[in-house]
Amino acid sequence: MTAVTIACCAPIAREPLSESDAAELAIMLKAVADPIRLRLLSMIGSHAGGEACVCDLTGAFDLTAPTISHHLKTLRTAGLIDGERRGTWVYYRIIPEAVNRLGALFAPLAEPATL
Amino acid sequence: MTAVTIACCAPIAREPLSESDAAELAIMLKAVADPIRLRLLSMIGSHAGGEACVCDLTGAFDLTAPTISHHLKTLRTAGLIDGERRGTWVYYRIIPEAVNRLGALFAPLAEPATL
DNA sequence: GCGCTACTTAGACAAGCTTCGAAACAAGAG
DNA sequence: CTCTTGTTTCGAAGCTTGTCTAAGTAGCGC
Repeated sequence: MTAVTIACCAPIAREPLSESDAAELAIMLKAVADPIRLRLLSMIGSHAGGEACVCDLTGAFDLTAPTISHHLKTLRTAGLIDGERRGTWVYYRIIPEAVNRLGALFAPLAEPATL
Repeated sequence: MTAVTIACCAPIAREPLSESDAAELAIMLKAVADPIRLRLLSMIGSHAGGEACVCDLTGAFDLTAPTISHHLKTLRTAGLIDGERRGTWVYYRIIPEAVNRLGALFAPLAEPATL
């Protein structure tokens, strides 16, 4: 992603998305379009050191460990988080570029001083 | 939403999302987590005047009118777009606050000098 | 009124997603 | 090696979603 965000509007409101871009972005959006995964992402991102081990995550939900693992895999497959094993535990961290890309899609929509 | 975005990180990476916030945001995200709806949103937002009539939208897809209408309703129900009938045609426009909210969730993620 | 066009709603079906339990797998401690 | 902790994979039940056809509503022109 070397695209520079110019000024006016969110990319989504500047020109029509191509079919392939839309498909690619939808995959990422689908990954975060779930309350559990949204909270998982938030917990990982806000955890001390920017990373969290699965054991920290599992306790916050009324879900079984395999289910949490499945959601984490969904986020990982979408390229939003990355996992690393250190000893017994697996630590996950956010991939900022991916999250930024989603933000950039919608974010710089209007309402600077000039509007 | 009177929350002021402070500085450091995206909201999602600053503190864990509450269960209710996550549920609410997931509804909006689900609405955009679809290639068709993403393109519809983009086409509406980038159309001249900031609004597009359904007749402009339908032709761009290999889908029947009811299906397009269904997707538009999903976006409208999620609070992302608003529709208005003028004569024979129905015009849709983006609701900037809603789109901005999604952007603010992810956008200001780190990578300033101090991190 | 009548027909025509633009759009929405209703109902039905296939496909996919979420969740679970059980079992298999990996890494470290004794 | 065996035990424990933690993670992943597999298979199945239940629910949600995307799409269609058919029918309904709203405005325009004859």
